[in-house]
Amino acid sequence: MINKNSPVPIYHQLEEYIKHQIENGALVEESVIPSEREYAEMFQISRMTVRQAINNLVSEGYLKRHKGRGTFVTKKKVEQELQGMTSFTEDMLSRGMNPSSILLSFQITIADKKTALALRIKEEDSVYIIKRIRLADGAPMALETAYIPVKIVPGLTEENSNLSLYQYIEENLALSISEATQEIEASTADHLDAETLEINIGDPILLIERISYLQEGIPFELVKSTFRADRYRFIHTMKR
Amino acid sequence: MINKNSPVPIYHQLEEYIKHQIENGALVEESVIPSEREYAEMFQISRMTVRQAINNLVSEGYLKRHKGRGTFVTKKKVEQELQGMTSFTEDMLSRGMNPSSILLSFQITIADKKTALALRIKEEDSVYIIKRIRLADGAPMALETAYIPVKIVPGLTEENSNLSLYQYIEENLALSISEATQEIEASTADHLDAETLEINIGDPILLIERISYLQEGIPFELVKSTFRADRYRFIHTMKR
DNA sequence: TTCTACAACTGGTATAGACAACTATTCCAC
DNA sequence: GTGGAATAGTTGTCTATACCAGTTGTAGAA
Repeated sequence: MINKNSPVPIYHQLEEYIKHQIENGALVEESVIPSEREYAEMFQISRMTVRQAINNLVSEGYLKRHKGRGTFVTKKKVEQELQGMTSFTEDMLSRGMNPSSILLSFQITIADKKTALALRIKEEDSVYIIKRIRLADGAPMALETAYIPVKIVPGLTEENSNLSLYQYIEENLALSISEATQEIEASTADHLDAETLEINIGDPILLIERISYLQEGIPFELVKSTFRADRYRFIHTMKR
Repeated sequence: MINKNSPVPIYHQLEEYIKHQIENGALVEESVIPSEREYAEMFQISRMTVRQAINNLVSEGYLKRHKGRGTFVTKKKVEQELQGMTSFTEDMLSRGMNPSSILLSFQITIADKKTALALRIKEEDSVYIIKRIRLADGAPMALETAYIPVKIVPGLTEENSNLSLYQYIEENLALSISEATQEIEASTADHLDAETLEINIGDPILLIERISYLQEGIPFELVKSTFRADRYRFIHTMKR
């Protein structure tokens, strides 16, 4: 399980090992994991190295320490779902609704000035522009336009664009998403909004503009959405 | 500077010491701090202990490590302002606007069913109900109604309610605020909204409902706000 | 039977030292 | 000048050890 000659640090190998154990169910939620001294003995490594691995998992929220009692597997990942709520699909699922979407257009074009600025790319760089109607339980919920730099997410096609972009990025490109900013404003429906969302002109709508960033602070997606105000309210928790 | 006989752990003393150095300007933004070995020598402590202090400061965002180069002071603390953005005053200040408010009414009444539920109090418990017009640079920005349980924040009067409620709670009651949830939706102005916000009936407005919680998870404030959509957009950052 | 003291566990703090990996600079050979 | 090696500095990883401080179960005393 642990390879001391690997260039991958031992503490990191142990982190992955424990994570897998949690995901496999070998380590059960809310229950104690082996003590630091046991891990040290088990893999013939120093206790301090074990502590380094466990420290990282604690700060990632997988484990929780209790002096004198032991280290325990954290119970829920509800928090992490909140973070994942940046995607329409996950948002709807967490509300108990069934999400789907209709692809309106998929194109690759040169970024306009404003988009280039938001995505921190050059104006001559190309971007995917993906337009969709987002449905919840079969009823139109939002009109969405996504702008993604081709340079950062190559190989996106009309087919795979329908899957989870976030999953694609994390699994296929080995990048990970760290942060997103959102700007939310109210407006009223124009002719196009009214038609696609099946509401009347002048009805209230919620405009949400989201920019998502990779761990290095690089923007990889700009999404502009128009939500039906009668069906959608934005919910949000702030900590600290 | 470091007291080895103190019950306070050395690494924590060092953390505080370095934090103060940063706040005092003794350690300048973007520049290197003394190396781990220098700190160890300086205070006659082990390098691992220094590393523990620095690790904590790194994860708190004060410092940033660079292998082979040194450890550097992080440049901005803009993030921390985001957390304080739960109050209208701080929100406006952070946007570079000058906030003020007009008190419309201040009363103490029995909570209605819905409010009692949100604040997790009994229906017969009394609450302050404070209505205000919120102005930015002298122009109406929002209509706000706050509901606060008397039991939790006793001694609130028409006079001191105009000061920062958050500051009052943290300083006078020695409680601290840990979390807030917000629900945001779009609507259109009715007669009352139009009059107080100086807009037309049917104009888009942003409805924000916020519940703030103390560290123990006890709700202490419910605020319902109606914002002019032409002047206000809600901005928000999600991490991880 | 009930209580107390202790023993045996847990994680928390701290030390001293070793070597690896990375960065910047200096100096030398070409 | 350019390229490369040597060097000295940095953080990163890892070990082995020690003692402190909470928690829990239990053996023994009352």
